[in-house]
Amino acid sequence: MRSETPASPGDPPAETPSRSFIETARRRQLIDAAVATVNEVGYHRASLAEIGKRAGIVKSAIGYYFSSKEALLLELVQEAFTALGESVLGAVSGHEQATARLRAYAEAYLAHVDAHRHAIAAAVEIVVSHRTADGTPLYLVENEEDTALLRSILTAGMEQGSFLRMPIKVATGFVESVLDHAITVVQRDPRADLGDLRAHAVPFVLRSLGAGDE
Amino acid sequence: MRSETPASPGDPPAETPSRSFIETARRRQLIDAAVATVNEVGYHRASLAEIGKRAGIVKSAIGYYFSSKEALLLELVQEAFTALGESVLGAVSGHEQATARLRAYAEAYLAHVDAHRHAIAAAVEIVVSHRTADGTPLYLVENEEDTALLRSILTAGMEQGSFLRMPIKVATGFVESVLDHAITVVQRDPRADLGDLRAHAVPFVLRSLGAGDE
DNA sequence: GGGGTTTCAGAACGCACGGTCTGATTTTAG
DNA sequence: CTAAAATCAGACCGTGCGTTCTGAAACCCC
Repeated sequence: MRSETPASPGDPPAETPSRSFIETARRRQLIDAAVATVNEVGYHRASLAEIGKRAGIVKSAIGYYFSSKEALLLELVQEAFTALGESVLGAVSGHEQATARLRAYAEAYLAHVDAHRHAIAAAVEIVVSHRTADGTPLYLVENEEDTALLRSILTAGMEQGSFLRMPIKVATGFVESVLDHAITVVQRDPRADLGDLRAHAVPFVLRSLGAGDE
Repeated sequence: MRSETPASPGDPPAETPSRSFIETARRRQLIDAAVATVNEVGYHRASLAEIGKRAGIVKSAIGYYFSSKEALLLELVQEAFTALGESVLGAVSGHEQATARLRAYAEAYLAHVDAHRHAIAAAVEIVVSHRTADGTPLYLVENEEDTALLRSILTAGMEQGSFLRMPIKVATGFVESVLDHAITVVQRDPRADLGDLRAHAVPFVLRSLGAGDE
């Protein structure tokens, strides 16, 4: 029984040819099933049995690939947010000017949410609902670092006069709130059209920061 | 054993003099205890036993005043949002011009969240986490009507040229997102200072809507 | 002060869930 | 082909919860 910790740096695939294959396939399958389950019945009804049903696996077999339900859900969350972060980072890195970087950030963020709405919605549902053993919610623990990029963009923009000066924490929170609204929309209706929202979000936040509209 | 459905239209108070008193006191006590419990341990750890402990009541006695746990939590939610709605409505009704009305709306909203942060945070936690028997979350069901006032302000402002034209749904969602950010802040830290946020929120949304800053 | 009602506390029940155990079946390797 | 390992499925167990049951105080009106 092996689980977790997919691979150490030097990992000869020779001695684990197909088992490693089936294991990664099962993990992928289970994470996808968990996404579907959480989106359909919500976090606190997403039991292992329900997740397994959608993956065509009995719940006891899940323990073979994930050490616990929490490990499965947390991997789902990490995967979804990592992908979002990479999308945004890639889009931003092509620009120098603060306004352009913010525009790229927002557009990439919304595009990613639009394209990966199921994974994002499930991850947010989990982050909001899940509690560790001592009762602390996830969205309270993880908050630094995630906003680092946005914070640096806004700080730079304020220093070079592109944006109005205001407390960085406030500005970051406001911009994030507007962008996160897209997530709320797809949570409410998984088939919602984000076209209008995506078209107006960037001008909206640029105006709010005191930058030129276009 | 009576619970729920406070009163039919013609309900002589003569035959329920002191029992009604103790009953309302207990209900108040239990709702307050539920707020504290949800804020301290989160929704899904807020058991009836835990709520009762904070109210000095055994869980079995709770059923005497609330027909179910769900009824208790839903009354908490309704009470908190009704109070918020009344605060905002009272503040807005004193103004005619759209910009002034929006400013009053936002300031009253944030002031109420600041002053009643515990009740608001608990209500939001419940709305986000609670699922009915068929699995539908609360924040999906209740969405009309709550935004009616804000929508009417924004619509009027756009028609009379105070705000830039954009889809009303998008504009409402954005403004709400910025205001709701205050709730997220107090959820993360119940003792957070909302001063900076309150000071910048109104100019922020007014700029974003294309209205003059001051 | 006694009968009925209201109020409450503790015990007990039923249920759902996560996790584990026990075999059976399949896959892999020599 | 066969033995060992991997994989899987159903049954089982412990826990925590909401709810209900049982009975005992407290209170009220006469």
